[in-house]
Amino acid sequence: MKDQMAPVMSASKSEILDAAAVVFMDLGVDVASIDDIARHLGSTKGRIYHHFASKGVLLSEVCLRAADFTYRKVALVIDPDAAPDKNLRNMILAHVPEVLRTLPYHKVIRQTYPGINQKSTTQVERDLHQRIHAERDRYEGLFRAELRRGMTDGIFRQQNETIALHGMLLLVNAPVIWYTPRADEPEGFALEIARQTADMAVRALS
Amino acid sequence: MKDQMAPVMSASKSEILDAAAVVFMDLGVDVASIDDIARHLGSTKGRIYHHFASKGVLLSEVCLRAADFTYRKVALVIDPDAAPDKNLRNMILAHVPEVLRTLPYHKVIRQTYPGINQKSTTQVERDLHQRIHAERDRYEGLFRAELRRGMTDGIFRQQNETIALHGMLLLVNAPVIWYTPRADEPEGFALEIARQTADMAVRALS
DNA sequence: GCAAGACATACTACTCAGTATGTTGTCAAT
DNA sequence: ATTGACAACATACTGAGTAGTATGTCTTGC
Repeated sequence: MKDQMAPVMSASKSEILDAAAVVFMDLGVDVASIDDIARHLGSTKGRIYHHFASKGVLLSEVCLRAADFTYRKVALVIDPDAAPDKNLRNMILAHVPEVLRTLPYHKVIRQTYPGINQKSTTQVERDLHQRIHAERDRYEGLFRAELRRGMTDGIFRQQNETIALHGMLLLVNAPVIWYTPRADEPEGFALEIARQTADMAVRALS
Repeated sequence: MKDQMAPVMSASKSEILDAAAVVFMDLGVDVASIDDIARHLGSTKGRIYHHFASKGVLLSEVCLRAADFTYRKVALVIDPDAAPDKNLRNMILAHVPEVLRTLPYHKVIRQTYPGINQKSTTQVERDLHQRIHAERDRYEGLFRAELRRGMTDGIFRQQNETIALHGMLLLVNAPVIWYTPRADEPEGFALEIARQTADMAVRALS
């Protein structure tokens, strides 16, 4: 992934992506304008267009960055020798806190999951959409693999894989919908969300 | 609900709502234009504006109709004397086929669940947004009530209600994301989706 | 014959993505 | 010390798309 992008992302580009994620989260990816994002940054859209060829490219880069956040965390905790339910639980315990930590990005992912809607696209954008799709398949593949192993081992019940996988993934990503960080939030609430979500996911499959 | 709306919706208005749901599903609620919907109908936007004061009103009416579809089906199957897990299962068995039958509407619901994004709104639109929110709370309340009864009765495990409820609801609505009707789809697939989803949901809570 | 509803057509004003041009600061070469 | 190139912005501009409105036409019902 890193070898496919510029070796080091500039601080300005990173700042723009963060601002874009927040504004896309607040206004919606289609309603938010480049000017809205520039205002959030306290700059003008000339700055944004210097780093990103189009709004569609900017949105795609936000999505790719979001995918990278969770992939990096989850891939690290998978142990091929561990039982599928244990792996799955650990994956979710890694996934959920990272999602909560980078919530704007994942709210953008949620909006664009069915696809990025544009009435016309450039080849660059189409290529980026394919990369996003590939990243998503790769990430979902981590969960699918554990689900399959679990069904083969008898740890998870035998059932339709598509229904089971997507049901479980939507459950796991539910906090993207309802969670909003609060100043008065109890200590360890993020961990409680992760634990309970992992617990529910494993039970749903068992 | 019905007493709050015109007693009988005209056939033309109903046709417009159906077309709007499909076009909103395909293009996204913000990318789709009133002209897009008119084209889908084989008419012009004059027709649409005759029945709906604005695009925002049209979108809101699509959402309200969607909410009505599932509420009507699910409210009918709730038995106050039944065990919470049985009720929940029956609710999901009623909910899922209706969602699949009216899929465009629910894809629109999914897009607008965090809120309908408009840079400016009329009072009529704000009032409609409040109705939508109230309808959603009322519907979710049906599920919340069974979850609470189940946790009180010990049928469902004691856990954070918000995490449990939203996780379960997202799992139940997962088919909105991945399901697409296919001509070669096996007989009874919709029922299989409903059964497996109900099963997973009850297990997730137990 | 007239009123009203249900459309179609023509028009307006605004927003927006993207582009062209200008400015400034930094850095390297001389 | 100077100069030129270039990156990183800001500003001004353009063209297209869009929501919504005004007006016209046709049909229907009384």
